[in-house]
Amino acid sequence: MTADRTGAGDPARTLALLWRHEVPLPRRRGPRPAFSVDDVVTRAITIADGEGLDAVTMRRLAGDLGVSPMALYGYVPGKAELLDLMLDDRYAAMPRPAHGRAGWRRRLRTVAEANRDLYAAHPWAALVSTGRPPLGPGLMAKYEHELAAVEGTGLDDVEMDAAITLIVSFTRANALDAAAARAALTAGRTDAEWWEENAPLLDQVLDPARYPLASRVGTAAGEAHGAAHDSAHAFAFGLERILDGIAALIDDRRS
Amino acid sequence: MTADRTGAGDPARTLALLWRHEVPLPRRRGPRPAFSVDDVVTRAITIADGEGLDAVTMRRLAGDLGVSPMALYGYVPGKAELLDLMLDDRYAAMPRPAHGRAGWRRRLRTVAEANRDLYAAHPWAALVSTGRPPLGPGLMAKYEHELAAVEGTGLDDVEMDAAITLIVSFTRANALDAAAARAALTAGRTDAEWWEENAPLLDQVLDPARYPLASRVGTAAGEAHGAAHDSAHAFAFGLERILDGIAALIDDRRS
DNA sequence: ACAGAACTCCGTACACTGTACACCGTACGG
DNA sequence: CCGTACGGTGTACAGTGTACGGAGTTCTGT
Repeated sequence: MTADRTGAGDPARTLALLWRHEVPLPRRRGPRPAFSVDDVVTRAITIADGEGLDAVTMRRLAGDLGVSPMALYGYVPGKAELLDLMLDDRYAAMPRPAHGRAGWRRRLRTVAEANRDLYAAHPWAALVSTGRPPLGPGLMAKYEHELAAVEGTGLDDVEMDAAITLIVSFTRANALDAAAARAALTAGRTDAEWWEENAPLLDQVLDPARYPLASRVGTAAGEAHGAAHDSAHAFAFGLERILDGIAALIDDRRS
Repeated sequence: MTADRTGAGDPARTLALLWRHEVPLPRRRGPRPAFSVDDVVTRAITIADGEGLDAVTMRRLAGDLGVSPMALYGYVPGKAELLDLMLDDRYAAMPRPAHGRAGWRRRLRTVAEANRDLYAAHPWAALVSTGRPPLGPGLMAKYEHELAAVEGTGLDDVEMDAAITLIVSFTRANALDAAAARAALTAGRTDAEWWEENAPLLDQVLDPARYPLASRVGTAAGEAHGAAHDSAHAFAFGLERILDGIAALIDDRRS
């Protein structure tokens, strides 16, 4: 479910669509459209927020808008482009508080948490593929704001980009894991039920003599988190390590 | 395209399937099966390796095996389980060289590179969803071997698990980015063509006065890598930062 | 004012997907 | 030797994204 390909139609059309607020399309002939591209996008987001990305189908979306499925193709070149528009819309809506006098570490933590919150509010956002990301106003504003967090740290431009990419990519990966785990829970039994149900075979097969470390560490981690995987803990742990790693780089550049 | 849900059928059946080599199924009546579960799995892997995960459909796989689509359901409960089996098979085949006397940093780097190589050889592996991962012999052996890389560093069990999870999750995220970027390239024009084609609108809209940092850093990074995103560089950079971050933690535990 | 072009929207249809169901023939256990 | 469990098949269904042709509406050029 990770995703969908983008770039079906004319890429210029997609770009124009992304920047539709800054560069409005010229007046057109024919009947007035029943609604706007924004209506389509926000409706799709509402569906995705409430029922997951799988619920966003062209038929369903058209139905919600009171229109036939094919009518959507007058607003949007295809589904992939719609997903890009949805994502850029949410990027645009992210908070971008002034960094003020906070140090780079606090700034970067804030950036990571803003991304985490985005995925918490819109889990589908982590699932939208971003090879050749949607170069819209939302992404630009987000990138600009995030770069400001490491401006003036002594990192060069390439390192600044790499650092931000690392933080953002880590956060998305964490959100993907969390979404997958949640989906597995919803679909099947609860975590505890699952382990109990499969205990007979697992006991037979997960021989502690054969997998000593995995047994010891796995049970320790499971007991500490109350579940096999705790993505909130993984986020906190990973972010702290990454920040420490960036700190080492910054110290190196300054010495 | 990230993924597919798992756990359609009886979870015990899936587990038994994963461990089919250690706990063989009892002899059965009726006609001899035309092939084995392994045949199905390796055939599916061949298709995925050569033509991508999308090419792995039940009909296509059945065709390659010379059998009707529904026949597969005698070997495997459903497609989601098939994907789990494919993934665990590749996990099982990963190299697990003895860590020897190498320090933890070299060990962890080796672990990360082994994961990177897995995804390089089988890009589809990054796309298979792993919420509630396939608890098969491949994953267990992989986890056991990877934990050994941080054994004896002074980290406690929970930290060991978190450190390995961070490395593995980072590497998978990097592979996902790389796969998405590659798909975008294959599907559309090349990167340079794309930028040229969209230059008119981009020039109009990517105002350096409005996005000063993004413009400066973005072009610097683009020129340094020869492309908008270079996942090999992102891997090297991210891994180094994460290792430095783990080093800080280990130093802290030892003092 | 009017012809034609440009546009929105609809119904139908196609090629796919995973898989449920009923059925047929085979080969083993009693 | 027979009943039965099992492997494999064909058909069918509910979905998906979207291509195509047509009908109706509104603006533009004359």
